[in-house]
Amino acid sequence: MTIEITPQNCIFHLLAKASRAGARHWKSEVSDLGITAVQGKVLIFLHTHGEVTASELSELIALDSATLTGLIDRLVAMDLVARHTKVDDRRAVLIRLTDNGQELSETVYKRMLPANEKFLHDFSDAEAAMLKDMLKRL
Amino acid sequence: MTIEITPQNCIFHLLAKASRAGARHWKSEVSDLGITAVQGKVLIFLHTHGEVTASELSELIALDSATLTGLIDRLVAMDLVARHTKVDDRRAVLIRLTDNGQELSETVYKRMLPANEKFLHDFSDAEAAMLKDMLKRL
DNA sequence: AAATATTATCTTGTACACAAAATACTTTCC
DNA sequence: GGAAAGTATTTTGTGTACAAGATAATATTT
Repeated sequence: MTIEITPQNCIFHLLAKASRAGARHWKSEVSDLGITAVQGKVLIFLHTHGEVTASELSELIALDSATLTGLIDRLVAMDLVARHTKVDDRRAVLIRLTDNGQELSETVYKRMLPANEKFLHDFSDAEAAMLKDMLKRL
Repeated sequence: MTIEITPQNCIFHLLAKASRAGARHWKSEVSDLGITAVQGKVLIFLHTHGEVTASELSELIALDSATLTGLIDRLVAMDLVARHTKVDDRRAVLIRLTDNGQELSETVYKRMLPANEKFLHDFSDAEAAMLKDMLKRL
């Protein structure tokens, strides 16, 4: 009695679909601030971690450093973050919130928890915790 | 005793990260065939569903029709699928596997189950089923 | 049947996402 | 101390991903 596997039941497909649904939801929660979903995520990471290098940030949000370059470029253009050369290692780039970015990141940060709960409103606390744990194991 | 929410515990972040990990895994399973992860997914859907319209396919894989246009363009350029105008509705475009595409889609389809199992090898059958069910609910 | 609305797809423009190569700086090794 | 190896970031090129608007065909209304 093997389970027939359909494309709709494929884990890669289910993950991609759920992830896109999450991105759309989160985007709708921050788009009034003039930022994208990923930009909001970056602001939150900088809000909680303070100044980090590009590679540290790349590690944190699990994105290629090449992707980060463009992301940071746009945030710099919006005057939300600034780049600084690290003093003791001139290869590294420190990324820091500007005053504008600091202010905005607080707003975005405050919206994260409610947005999470809203997105997971069909799940019990135990279910939500289990889902998150499983996702972390992948 | 509220749970402190960190960006690392944010469902949107966890979904995005897991989804990208899945895409990388699946890509590594099909890249020797000269196709991308998403292209492989499209081939599988066409393999199991036969000829479908662009909007049906867009519904199936939950992608914007604008995204689909480029995807199909590339698959057409590779001679894996072909576009045909639907006879009874000349607005609609039927998408069909070519002979090459039919052959390749069988190979890709055969790899889906093993790839799923490999990606989920840390999960019991019950856990995997629960994860998939939860993802479908989002 | 002509005007209007609706639907299916494509186009355009912007933003991720990553591989591979280029650049610039540091460390290591001799 | 200088060549080689290694590391941090950016550049280049391709491929998703989606919003908004354009286009073309169909359906509806009058």
